[in-house]
Amino acid sequence: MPELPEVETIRLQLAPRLQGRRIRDAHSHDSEKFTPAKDAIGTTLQGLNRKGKYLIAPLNDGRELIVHLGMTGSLAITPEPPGDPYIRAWWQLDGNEFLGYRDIRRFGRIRCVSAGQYDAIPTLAAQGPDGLSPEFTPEGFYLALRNSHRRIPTQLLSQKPVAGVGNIYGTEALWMAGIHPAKRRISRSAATSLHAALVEVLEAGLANGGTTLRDYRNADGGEGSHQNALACYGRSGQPCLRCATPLQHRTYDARTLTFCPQCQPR
DNA sequence: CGCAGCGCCTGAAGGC
DNA sequence: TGCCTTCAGGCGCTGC
Repeated sequence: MPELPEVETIRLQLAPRLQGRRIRDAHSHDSEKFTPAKDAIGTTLQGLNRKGKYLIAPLNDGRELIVHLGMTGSLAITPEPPGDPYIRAWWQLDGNEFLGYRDIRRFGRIRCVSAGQYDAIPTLAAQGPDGLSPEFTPEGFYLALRNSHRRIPTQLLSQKPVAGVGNIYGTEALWMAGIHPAKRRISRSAATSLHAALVEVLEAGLANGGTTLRDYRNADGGEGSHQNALACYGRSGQPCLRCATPLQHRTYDARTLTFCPQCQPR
């Protein structure tokens, strides 16, 4: 599922190819999640930015085209109109190329809004600093975590203490920092460790081109390789790579969390 | 206002 | 073999 490293991989691939391109036409699935793709017809793409898991393309009329890939979304440029049954939207660009949005489970969404007006996208409006930005600091992270009494993984998934982290990279970072997923409050030093672990795992995921477990593909249709580097996520029952204790998994707040009962004490 | 709970979606995998 | 159930999970929405 596209988290920060996957979305950034796609952004890096698409940004130079979309810069300055005019959107001549667009089509979309009937769902209101995707029909706003057509609101961008006639505009020119002025770049491709990212905030957390959101891709944000500034348009030449003062608006922004915003794409969230959800669980199974992907983007690709093709020389023909994409015909895949899971294409939920596509844009015809000048030069007769097509930007296709494919999303099997339709958990993603597309919006076209005035630049910076994110009231219709509450998670984007309320999200914290991007995990790979200079604004993501240990002290700010610690203070943000102190604002809530929810479990630490749940706070991470809320995108408020940090933007761009999902269950895969969150699980990895908690393992790296030795923090049990049931914890609700952690010390300043533990928050500092978790901050460093998050930055490390997000950078590693990006360097590996993302994590492909099943559906994730980059803009060239290629797979990432970070699934081969996962130490904790998806390894329940297998030995901890630090202490050889079998990893366990439990459901917290409707999310499956894998952890090492030895390295991540309650 | 914070947050718990549910719904959205589909394909894979496991049970019978 | 084939049907049914369960699971995966980011995020929006509702209601307490």
